[in-house]
Amino acid sequence: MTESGQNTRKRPTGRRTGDSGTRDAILDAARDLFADLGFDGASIRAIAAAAGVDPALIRHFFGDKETLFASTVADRTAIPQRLVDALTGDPAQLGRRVTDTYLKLWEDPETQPVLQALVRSATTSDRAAAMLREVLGARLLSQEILPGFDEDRIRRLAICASHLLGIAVARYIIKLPAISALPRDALMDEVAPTIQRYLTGQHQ
Amino acid sequence: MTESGQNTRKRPTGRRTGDSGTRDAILDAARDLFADLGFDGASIRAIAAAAGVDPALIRHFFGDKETLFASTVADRTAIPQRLVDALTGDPAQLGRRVTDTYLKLWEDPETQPVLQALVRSATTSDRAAAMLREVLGARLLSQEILPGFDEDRIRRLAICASHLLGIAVARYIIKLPAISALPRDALMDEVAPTIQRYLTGQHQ
DNA sequence: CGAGGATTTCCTCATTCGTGGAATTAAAGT
DNA sequence: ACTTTAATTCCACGAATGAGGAAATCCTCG
Repeated sequence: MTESGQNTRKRPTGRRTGDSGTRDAILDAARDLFADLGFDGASIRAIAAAAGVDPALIRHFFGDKETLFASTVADRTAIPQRLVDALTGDPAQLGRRVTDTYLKLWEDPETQPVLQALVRSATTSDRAAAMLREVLGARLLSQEILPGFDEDRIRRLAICASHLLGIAVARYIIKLPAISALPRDALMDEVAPTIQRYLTGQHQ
Repeated sequence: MTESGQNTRKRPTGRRTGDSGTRDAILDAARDLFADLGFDGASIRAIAAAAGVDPALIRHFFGDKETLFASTVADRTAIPQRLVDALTGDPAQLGRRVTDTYLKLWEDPETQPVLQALVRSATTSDRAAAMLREVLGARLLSQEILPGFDEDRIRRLAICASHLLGIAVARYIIKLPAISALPRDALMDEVAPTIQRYLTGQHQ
C-alpha cells in the first residue's frame, strides 16, 4: 500500500503526454449512458465518471449537453442509408430484406446503443424527438430519398416504420417478455410477410 | 390600503372549510404533467403548482412520487378490459374492432393522458416500464385472461400489441408527420387488415 | 364544548445538476 | 527558446429536486 494517504488522491492537472483518445472515450461513455438512461437521465457527471475524466472536459470538447448528444448520435448516419438500401432490389424479398436489416441494426453492438439512445430520449426530450423525426422523416420517408415512391407508398412505408419501431420498443426498451424472448428468426417469420404486404401494396 | 403590503401574500395555513376536492385536483394535474413530461420530467413542485396546492400536500396524500404515479395510472384499469372485450365477438370483424378500440383509447381525453404518461415514462423509469409490462403482459397477453388462446395466438397478439404501440408512439409521442397527420379512418383502413391477419392466423 | 384527527401551509436539508472560471501542464508553431 | 494553443484538473455558483418537520386551521365525534 506504499503510502498514498487519503483515498481522495488529487489527479494531476494539465495536458497528458501522448495521444490520449479522451474525446472518443467520452463519446463511447455518452453513447452507452444515453442508451441506458436517456438524455435527461444520463448526467454529464456520470458520463465523465464512466469515461474516467473530469466533467469540465466534456464542456471543453462539446460545449453543452445537447451538442454532446448530437455528437454521439451523429455520424452513425449509415443507419438510415442501410434501410434505404434494403428498399431496393428484388421486390419479392422486400419484406424479408427490410425486416432483416432493421432487426440486425438493433442487434449490432455498433448501432444498437445509438438507436436505443434516440428512442429512449425521444419520448422525454423534445430535441431528441426532433432528431428522430428528422431521421425518420427527412432521411427515410421523403420522396427525395425514395424517388419513384408516390404518396400512398410513402404512407404505407411510414406505417411499416411504426410497426418496426413498436417491435423495437417492446423488445429492447420495455422488454416485454412475449417479444424479447423470441429469437430473431421467429420474429422475422411473423413480421416480414406483413412488411412485404404493406410495401408491395396488396393490402386489401 | 389597510396594510396587506407585499404581493407575496402568505396563504393561510390549515384546513380549508368545506369539501375541497384537492386530492382529485392533484391527481388530475399529475396525470396531465406525467403525460406531457414523463415521470422524471414532471416534478412534484410543478404538479403541485398546476393543482394550486402546496407540494407538501402531495407528500401528505401520496407519500412519495412513485406512489403518486401509480395512483394516477391505476384505476383506469378499464383500459385493458376494453381491449380484451374487443377480442371477443364476430371473428370476421376482429381486426377492425381491436384497432378501432385501441385508436379511440388514444383519442379519448379520459384515457389518453394515462396511456401517454405510461408510454412516455416507460422508456426512462424502470418502475413505469414494469407497470406497462404488467398491464400488457399480465392483464392482456396471458392465457388466464384469454382462455382458449394457445401460445401461438398469444405470440401473434403480442406482435399486434407491438404494432399498435409503435403507431401510438409515432403518432402521439414522436409526432411523426406522416402518421400523426393521417385521420383515424385512414389509419384504420391501413392497419386493421393487418391486425386481422395476425389475429386470425392466416399469416403466411 | 373539548379532544383527536385530517388538511394545509411554510421552511429547511441534503443532493444533484448544468455551466462556468481559473490554474496547470503538454504540445505545436515560429 | 519563446509564445500560443490544446488538454486537463479543481472549485464554485445558482437553480432545481425529493423528502421531511413543525405549526396552523378546520372537521368530527364524544
